[in-house]
Amino acid sequence: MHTYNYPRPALTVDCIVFGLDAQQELKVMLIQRDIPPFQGQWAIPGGFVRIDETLEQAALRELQEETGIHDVYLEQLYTFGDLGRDPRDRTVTVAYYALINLVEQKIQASTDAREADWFAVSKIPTLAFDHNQILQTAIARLRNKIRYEPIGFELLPQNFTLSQLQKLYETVLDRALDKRNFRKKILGMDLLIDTGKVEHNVAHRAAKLYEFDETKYLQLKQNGFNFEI
Amino acid sequence: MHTYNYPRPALTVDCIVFGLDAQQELKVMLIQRDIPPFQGQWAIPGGFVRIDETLEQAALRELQEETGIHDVYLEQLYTFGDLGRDPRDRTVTVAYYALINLVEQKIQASTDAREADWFAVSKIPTLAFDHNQILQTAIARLRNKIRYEPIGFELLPQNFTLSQLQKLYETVLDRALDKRNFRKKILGMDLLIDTGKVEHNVAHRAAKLYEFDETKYLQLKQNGFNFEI
DNA sequence: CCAAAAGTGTTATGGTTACACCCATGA
DNA sequence: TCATGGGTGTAACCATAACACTTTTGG
Repeated sequence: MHTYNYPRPALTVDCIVFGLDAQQELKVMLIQRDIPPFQGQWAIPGGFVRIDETLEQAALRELQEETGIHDVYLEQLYTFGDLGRDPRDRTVTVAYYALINLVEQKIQASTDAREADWFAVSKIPTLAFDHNQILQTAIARLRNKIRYEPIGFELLPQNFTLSQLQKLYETVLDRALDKRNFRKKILGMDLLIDTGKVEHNVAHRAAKLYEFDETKYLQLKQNGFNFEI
Repeated sequence: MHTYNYPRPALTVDCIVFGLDAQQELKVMLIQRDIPPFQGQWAIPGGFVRIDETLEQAALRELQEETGIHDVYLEQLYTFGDLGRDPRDRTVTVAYYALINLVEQKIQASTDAREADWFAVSKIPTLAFDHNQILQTAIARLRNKIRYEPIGFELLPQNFTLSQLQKLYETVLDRALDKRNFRKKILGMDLLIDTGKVEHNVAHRAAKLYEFDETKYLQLKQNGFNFEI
């Protein structure tokens, strides 16, 4: 075992990108493959890990190259290594997921001569490789994690209303939440900064705009505080 | 990108094995390296992934070869791929963790001419590679997961007393639990089968022996039940 | 003035916490 | 008979859940 001359599996990263559109619908970015295998089918963006970059660097690079996305929340999801998942070769992929807000990030929907588009998570087509399985794993993780880590804010613009936040939770958790209880709970954590600003040009009472206080959250977390919806 | 002739990182699996000893102390199995690098230092068991086996198969095979352990609870932990983690070569490792019960599993403490031994999680030496980091990640995962999934039972023999179970939770969570409240909660879930048997040869009132009802748990789980301590 | 969403408190309920004594067994 | 851990119930407290009307704004 001192030397290692056995054939090595290929190693890739794939990155599920979640975003919220203007209607507060949860979407995933997919790209259309322009080469075999699975030519013409939709797939999660990703690519091979280079010998001189970490896994996270590889995921960020692929994201930048294929979609123009940068500065995102990124977290490792799971590593998929079943034998038949890539018909060309034995390929192991380390999957990540990213959360972005579609309002502030300008997405180059189509870079690199590839077609890229956003799909509602409820309307995902059949994807290349085992990407449907990877996506389902990512959705399950997001649903679970958003309940006890304040990652939902990554999907919203820096300033947001309480209704936007509640709608986001309702979308991801797929159930209705009581407005008064939701506000009581989230404001009770004392982690939202009232910016003093309000919405504009809405045909109803203008909502206050809040900002998530990440610094305070990190402090509280160290003292054993648990964020939980 | 159709062909892929770039150099590939080496791919390994490492497997943290947790066990409870007779004194209900949480231990980890480590092996002593007999070859460089890190010769003589302790390390987590693991090895290279073969081209024709899945990641999980590789983890189970290494476990069997290096420690004789089989039939265990095994779960993927995280994939570590930093650049300097293996001085020989660029190596990415998919880490798993296993839970076994030391009473029923006969461990070949030393197979394959290697030294293997159990270490209390509070007394881990400096390990080879980035294995201290991997182990800390595993401990954090175990601590977290044991609270909302009934994985603790994997560390106990099939028949166990409520005190054993409570001690296990106290060990892993590193805090004292109230005896009456613990029993109320765990028995209230109605997931423990009273075997009708009791301890023997103890110098105090003999405790009842229980068994975890996994079938029932899986049913309840499908209906939205959440195990939680 | 109408439509639409923002904003706001109280009560009932259920789960969690705190707490102390008697019981069975082997030595 | 003593030492050791097994086994048991109740009351206070706190968090969650249910629920409806007034306010503000643009059209």
